[in-house]
Amino acid sequence: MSCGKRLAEQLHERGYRVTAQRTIILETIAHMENHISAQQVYEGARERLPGLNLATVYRTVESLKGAGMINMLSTGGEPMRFSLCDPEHPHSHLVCRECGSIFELEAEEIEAFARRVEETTSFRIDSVHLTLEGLCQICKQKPAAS
Amino acid sequence: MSCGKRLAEQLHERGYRVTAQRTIILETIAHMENHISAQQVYEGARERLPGLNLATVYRTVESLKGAGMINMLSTGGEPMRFSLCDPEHPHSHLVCRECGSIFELEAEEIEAFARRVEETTSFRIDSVHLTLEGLCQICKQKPAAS
DNA sequence: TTCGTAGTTGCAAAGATTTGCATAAACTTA
DNA sequence: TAAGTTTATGCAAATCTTTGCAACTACGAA
Repeated sequence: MSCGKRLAEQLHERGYRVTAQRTIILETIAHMENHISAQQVYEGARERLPGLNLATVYRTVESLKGAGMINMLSTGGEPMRFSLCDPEHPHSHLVCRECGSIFELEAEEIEAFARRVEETTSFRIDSVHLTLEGLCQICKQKPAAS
Repeated sequence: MSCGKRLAEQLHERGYRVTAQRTIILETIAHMENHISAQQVYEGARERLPGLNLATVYRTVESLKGAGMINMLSTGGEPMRFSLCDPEHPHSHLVCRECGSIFELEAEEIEAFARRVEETTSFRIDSVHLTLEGLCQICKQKPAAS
């Protein structure tokens, strides 16, 4: 089955309507190596769906996040960026505030943490948004910039 | 020593310049019970400093975050909100996506997690931004809305 | 296959946040 | 305390994101 079709099926299973816009936006995000901004999604997806509107991109990524199909990443100051969730390989982000590089972090321990929080608070946790900021191995060896 | 003076001193110790804007913005955030939006900070602080500009509020909270003096909280869709860091009592947030209520979460375990990440990745972690979303005890008992 | 309902989209406008630049203020040093 | 350097501020404009509303479309039921 094609990548787009499988994604559309997942969307449907989770109770979301499958539209051309959603399918194409999802494929656009899926085919990107790195995290991609709303503007980039818009430009990429519009090549295949010229009438697409930027507001639709924003509403769609919000839905896709609700469906647990994409990750959102916000690094200080810069616009939000998105990437496809890989259910086999959940992760959180490690952002270097000096050089901006992004590392991914396995989330098993965060999952375990979330389950523990559920027990102590009676919350039902749906999504864990974790971003760690700091200095990467290279930048932390340089003298402080300021 | 007054609250504002103590905060200004902390700011100075961390290498940031102490200006009237920063002091008043910091006090405005400190005197709020709950998390407060940029607009609210602006309105509150402007009563004491009429010439204050909204852009300054945004730049200031960015600096204050860099200084580790405030927490930022983003709940899906809504504008960013801020609160004073309490070093005796670090915390992360638990947001109910149904009723919007916010709970605070002790962060000892997150701290421990961050230290472990430092060991495995050679990163130096400065800030941990964690927001957990889900359903609170009350909302999870209601039937699904959609 | 057709119909009805509820969820989606496009558009335009509003709201939130960031940025460039000239001016002003804070802090260091003498 | 005055001068010089560096950083912060205000303003206006740009950018990013959300929202209201009318038209449209997906999809379950008939």
